[in-house]
Order: sequence, then structure tokens, then C-alpha cells
Amino acid sequence: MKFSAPRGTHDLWAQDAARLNNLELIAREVFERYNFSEIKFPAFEDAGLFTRSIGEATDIVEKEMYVFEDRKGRKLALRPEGTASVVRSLVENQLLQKLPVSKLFYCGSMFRYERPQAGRYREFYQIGAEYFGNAGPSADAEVIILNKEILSRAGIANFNIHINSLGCRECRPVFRKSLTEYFGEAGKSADLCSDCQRRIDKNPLRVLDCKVDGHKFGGVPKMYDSLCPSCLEHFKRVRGLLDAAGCGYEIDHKLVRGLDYYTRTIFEIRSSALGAQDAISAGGRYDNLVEELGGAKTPAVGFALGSERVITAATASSKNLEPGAPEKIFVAVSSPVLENEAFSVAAALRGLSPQVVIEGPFADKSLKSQFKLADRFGAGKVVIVGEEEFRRGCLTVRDMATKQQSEAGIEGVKNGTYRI
RNA sequence: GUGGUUAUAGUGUAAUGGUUAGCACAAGGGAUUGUGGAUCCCUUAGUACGGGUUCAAAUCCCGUUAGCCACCCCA
Repeated sequence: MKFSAPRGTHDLWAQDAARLNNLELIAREVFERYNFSEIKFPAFEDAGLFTRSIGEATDIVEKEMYVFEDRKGRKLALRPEGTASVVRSLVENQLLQKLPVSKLFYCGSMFRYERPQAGRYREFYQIGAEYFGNAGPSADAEVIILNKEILSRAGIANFNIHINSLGCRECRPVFRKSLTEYFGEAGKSADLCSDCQRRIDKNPLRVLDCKVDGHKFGGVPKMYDSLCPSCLEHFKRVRGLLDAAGCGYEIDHKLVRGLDYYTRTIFEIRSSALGAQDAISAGGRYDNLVEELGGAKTPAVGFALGSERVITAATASSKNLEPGAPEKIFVAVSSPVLENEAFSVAAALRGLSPQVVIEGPFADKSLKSQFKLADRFGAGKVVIVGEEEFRRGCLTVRDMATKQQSEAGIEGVKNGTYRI
């Protein structure tokens, strides 16, 4: 029986794994400078946590969640996103009782049952952050700027920041109503695609997100025009702060999100290097969620970026996201009878030099083959444990780049008085 | 979930329905009996899976699986 990775999952090894680790390393550095600390949370949670936070009628909950029962009949779900878990943890551990502001970030994989495509997987990696306790526009702006900085440092050349405001409990229903009325007028609905006809009743905001060509949004009402005075003021100040920080963006009146918990500012960052799945990062404010999940009323803003998409975009911008490797030393053996000796030399070298990587010994291969291997491994130096040298108690050290060879005393190498 | 498209050694590819499925790179070995990157030689290795049509299938048909593209959705 042969097994293959489940559909929509992928193995990451060698340079792919290195790229992911390096991206997370870059993100950690940025988060640290913005005073965010890391949180690790379970890969599965009570399924109800997600239905309540993301929304019963959203696609993620309706058809993309991996839901299962454990042996005691508990209804669990693999996490489709991180925000719900972070909020759950915040409330459960009463973090805001200790400090009025909490800034957390996470790296990990998320699970959604979707049809796989380039840039869309059933298990995919996200890096996200959540900022609790600051209702002011500076939190929105800080999160967007921080997000932008990670992408820039990851080497992405072309991306656009789209922002919009979804209003609050007061003004969003007003907008919804005017949208429904607009699309409800005779003749207008007929212009919409069948999907959108259906959406008008269920979730009229999503109609704005439709990408079918030829949609006429000329006279469509904008959320912007329905914003209540305080939401309008908030949105203006967020933009002012972004301008002040020199962070470019565009207002996208058609931007809506697929998760129900967002309020006020939402944003999405897209890369032209990606094709249809072009959102590399997205987020927004969610001032009601903590309360809805049983905590005290707490304002919050957050975002998550798709690591694979960021890596694809970065690679397209000719940044390979690979960290430099340490020099490697290869231990070669001239004869199988010296394998034990070669092994102990290799062990001594590993103990002495934390920065070097040692391959071998391959006692069953010809010295020539071992050199070929050393070359392919990218070894900087080859240490030869040979019969001639062994008689004299020494080792030959060859610098692969210069072809210079020198000798080192075996005992000296083993006790650390001679460093290769 | 919908539509389309593709699937040949590890990788990239070739083969009007008709010999033993060809080539390149990679890999292993050798030419050089203790020294890598070049050259030459040899070797290993393939029609995704399951049915069907046919004297004959990599090739045509159906199904499955998987990748990709778009929709949908989203990170």
C-alpha cells in the first residue's frame, strides 16, 4: 500500500521549510519591536467557538470547516483561523485583568476544506496578530503598518493595501437597508449574476464583492455614505495616521469580508504576482467579538497573512527568503578499516564547532565518490581520515575552494587544541 | 461545491492506433588502484490508477485520483 499526502496538503522540506521558517523569523523580529508577544493555541477547539465568532451563515463555517467528534462525543473543529482562539484564550485567562492592553501574535497552520488550487490549500500557514484594548484609530493604523513592514522585509515588491470601513452596530444596518432597496428596484436585479440575486436577501454586502465583469456599480450606495458620525471620524483618523506614516493605501468601497465579526476598519493586501488567490494578508477591527465570546466589552484589531502566498510573492520578487547556511566540513575516509576513527573525528568536530555541519563518514564509498558528495553538499572543507596520515597521527584538511591542503594532528582535533 | 484543462523514469520532454516507449539533465559506477566541479563510457529508472473499444492503446472512450486555470471563497 502506498500513501500520499491528503488532498490540499503539502510537505515542506529543504528550501521550502527554510523559507517558511525565515518568514516567521522576520515576522517575529517585527512583532517584537511593536511589543507583540507570541501565543500558541490548540489546533482544534470546540466547534461552537468558530460558528459563534466567524458566523453561522459564512462559507467558512457552512462548508469549509473540518468538524469531528472525539471519543467522548465532543464536537470539535480544526481551527480555520486564529482570531477566535486568541480571543477565547484572552477571555479564559483573563489577560486584560493583568494589563489593560494585550498584543499577541501567532504562527501556525489553519484548516479549511476548499478545492485546492495554487495558493489555496486545505492546511495552510498563517502568521497573525491581535491587538486588544485600544479603541482608537492608532491601533488600526499600527496593525496595518506593522503588516506592511513584515511584507516589505520579506522582500515583496508589489502589493496594494485596500481599506474600507464596515461601520458599527448602529450604521451598518442602515447601509444594508439602502443596499437592499437599491438592488430591489425594478430592473437593477436583473443585471446581476445569479449568485448575486441570491445574495441580495442573505448578505447584500457580498454583492459588492462580485467579480463578474460588466457589473454596474455606478450608482450603488457606498458604506462610506452611511457611516455614523463616530465611525466616519474614526475612519478619517485612521487614514490620517496612515498618511502621516507614509503608508500608501487605497479606499476600496467594494471591500467586504467573509467573517461576520468585523466592525469599522477592514483591510486586505493584494499582490499582483499571484493570480486569482491574490490576497496575501487581511484583517480589521472587531469591537464586539470579545464581548460575544463572554468577555468584557473590549475593542480589538487584528490581521493574518498567508505564509505560502507571501513566500510565492516574495519569490516572484526574486527574494528567495533563504537564510545563509553555515560552512560545512565533510569527513572522508580512505579505507573502511578506518571508519571507527573517522566517526570519532566527526564526533569530535561536532562537539567543538557548533557552527559547522559535518557529513559522513562514508567508508563504503571511494574517496573520489566522497569528494563528489562533499562537493554536492556544498562542503567548504574536507577532512581526510587516511591510512598514511593515520600512521603519523594526523589528518589532511582540504579547502574545497582554494584546493589548498594542510595537516592537523588527530589528537589536537579531538581535544580541541587544533580547530579546523 | 461548479466548469475547464492536464497526467510518459527523480526532473524536463519525444513517440500518423502498429517493432524492444526515444532524448536530455539528474542519480549510481567507471575511465583516473588516495582527492570534487570538465570530458567520455556504462548502468539504474517511466506511460497516475481502474475499466472499455481494437488484431493492436502512451495514443480513442468512460470512471477514479491528483495537479493546474477560472468561478466560488479566502490567507
